[in-house]
Amino acid sequence: MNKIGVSIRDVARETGLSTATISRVVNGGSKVSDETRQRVLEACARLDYLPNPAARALSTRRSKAVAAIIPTIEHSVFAKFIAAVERTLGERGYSLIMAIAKADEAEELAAARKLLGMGADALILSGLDHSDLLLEMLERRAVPYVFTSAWDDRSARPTIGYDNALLAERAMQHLADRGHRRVAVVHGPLAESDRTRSRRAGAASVGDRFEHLAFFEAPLDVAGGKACVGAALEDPRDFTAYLCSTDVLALGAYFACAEAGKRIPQDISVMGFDNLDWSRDIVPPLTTIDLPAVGMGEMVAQRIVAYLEDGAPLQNELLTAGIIERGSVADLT
Amino acid sequence: MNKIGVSIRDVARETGLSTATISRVVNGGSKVSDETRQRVLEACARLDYLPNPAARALSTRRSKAVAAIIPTIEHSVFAKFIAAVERTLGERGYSLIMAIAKADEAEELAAARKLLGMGADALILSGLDHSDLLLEMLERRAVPYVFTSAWDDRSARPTIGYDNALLAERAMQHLADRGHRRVAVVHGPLAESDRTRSRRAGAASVGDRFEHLAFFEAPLDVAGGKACVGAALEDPRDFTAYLCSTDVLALGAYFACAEAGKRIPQDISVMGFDNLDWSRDIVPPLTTIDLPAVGMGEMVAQRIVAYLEDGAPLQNELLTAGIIERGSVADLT
DNA sequence: TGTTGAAGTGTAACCGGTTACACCGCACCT
DNA sequence: AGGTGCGGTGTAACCGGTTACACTTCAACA
Repeated sequence: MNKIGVSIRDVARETGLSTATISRVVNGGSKVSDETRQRVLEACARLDYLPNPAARALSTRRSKAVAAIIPTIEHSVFAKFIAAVERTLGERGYSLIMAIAKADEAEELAAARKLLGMGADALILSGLDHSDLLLEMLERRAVPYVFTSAWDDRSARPTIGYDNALLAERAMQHLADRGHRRVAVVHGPLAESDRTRSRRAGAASVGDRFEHLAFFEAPLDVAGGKACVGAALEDPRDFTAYLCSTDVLALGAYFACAEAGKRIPQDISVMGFDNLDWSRDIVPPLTTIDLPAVGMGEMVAQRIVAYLEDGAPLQNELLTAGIIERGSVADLT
Repeated sequence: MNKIGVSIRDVARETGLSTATISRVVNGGSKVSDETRQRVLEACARLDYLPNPAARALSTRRSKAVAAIIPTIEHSVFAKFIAAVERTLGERGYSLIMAIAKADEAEELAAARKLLGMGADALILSGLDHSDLLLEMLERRAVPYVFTSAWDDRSARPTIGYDNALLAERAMQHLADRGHRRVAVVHGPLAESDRTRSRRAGAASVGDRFEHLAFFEAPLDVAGGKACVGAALEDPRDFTAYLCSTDVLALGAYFACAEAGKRIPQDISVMGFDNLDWSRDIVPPLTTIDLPAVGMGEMVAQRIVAYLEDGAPLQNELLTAGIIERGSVADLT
């Protein structure tokens, strides 16, 4: 890797010191006289010495790399999350190794093996549902890990995220409070994500406040949301509001309404989930749930580093999220 | 890293063979009898042996990790690109280490040092403009690298991308051909990106076909595009079309038009650049340029692996992109 | 003066793979 | 019988750091 081949022994030779001393200086170690330290640092700079990470990892049994497996980075919530993780790790001298694995458990397991095989010190996983083989492997190898983007108070495994069910329930209450009695919930593929299932369950839990409560499953992209809502607009139940489990689906809903000539919120109310950048710029501005993607990324990275460096135990952390009221939900009361 | 401490010597002991033989089996090496191979593979599975990557990297001087420095992953072109890189590398047994660095050259240099200090075998950079210190360091260490998302036939450095200037020029010709004579170009911060500068230059090169050709610089997000176009709609030059150097800006333009009560394309034409997912779903569908983000990611990864494995030289590669005509540009002729 | 201890430095084993080279047995040839 | 070649395997050096431990010096103190 260090193609120019400047090794610690070269620095030692250059300064007339031993490799032990160079190592101590480079690692900010103790017990080196200021004068020696100066001499070493100068030599390092002169030779452009960069310690060989493999050698270091081999003897310390630490790679200073953290791995994350996420379902996609093409939705900006995930992108924001992963960007925050990367930045926070970077500030602390760690790197991020990333793998993208769809919800398929086998694929996730393979990704985890690959990342561990790259030397990752810890693993960040999305959601709560993972193959037993994976979890068992992590325990056996004593690899620290956290689940993210979700929350479960019964979980014995370290989880940092938000309560999807509760938030979906709150969103439904928000609609009910404003007089909506016929509501459709549009969500992504249930089979692919425990977070989607939580959101749906949370929404269903307050079903008794509604005359009609329908659930529609759509591909998790703008086209999916558009097609789904476009069809639902014809539904005889005549929904007054659409709760989209993702802002991306809500964007599709806007487009469906535009094509059908329905005005938001006068004719149809739409509510999102994520608070993506454009949600306050769209016309009308989207009422949505402000998921703490960035804060979650920072916290995940920070906690993992704290564990790795100081052994601070990884614990469950519940992040809160609020409804951002904007103009896309009509008050029918 | 391998916390359970199953090393190659354990497998050797278990099978009664030497570490050399184990290594040969694990690396699909030659010269091992089928019977021995079976025995070793079984033992590996039984012990759940995972080779220590640091040790392997130390002796082979290869980490099988490729690093990428990108300005953001929060725009889906980059996200798509990086996802394609990750997938393609993964298929070939390589991992992706990622750093996000804004256009700041110092930040990019620091990121590169960090990634190389993590043992990256190669480096993927965005755009053509990079600090001399960085390039010098790469040459000195003989680190293979490629520039992406741009193209320059005069460049002696391996570049895989598309010709931003030419594409912008084509877009302008497209507008001119449809009778637009008063056009505004909305682009991101010039200081931050050579690609933005290329696009602007390309658009400017056909300025003589227009009565008015104005350039506006906006923050590279939906809010930026919306504010910028919102203001430009008041401009006395009365532009008939807006060329946005990014679909994200075009989305902002749509919202600005919606607020101002201007219809697209009847009152105002809008053209984008990227072909993001939603651009065919938006109402009206967006005429844009189909940037080959995924193809570029695949090619970059593939070429880098080919270089690393077989020494196939990294060369310039020009990718083509076409205009996708949809409904957002009026024909005034 | 001898003892103690702290500061500063060096020696060398070790981390866990890879691989050049040596070696063995055996079939095949002359 | 002796030589040649090859398939299959083992030995051990090596990759480039880290760090326990040993050692030297010198100041402080009894």
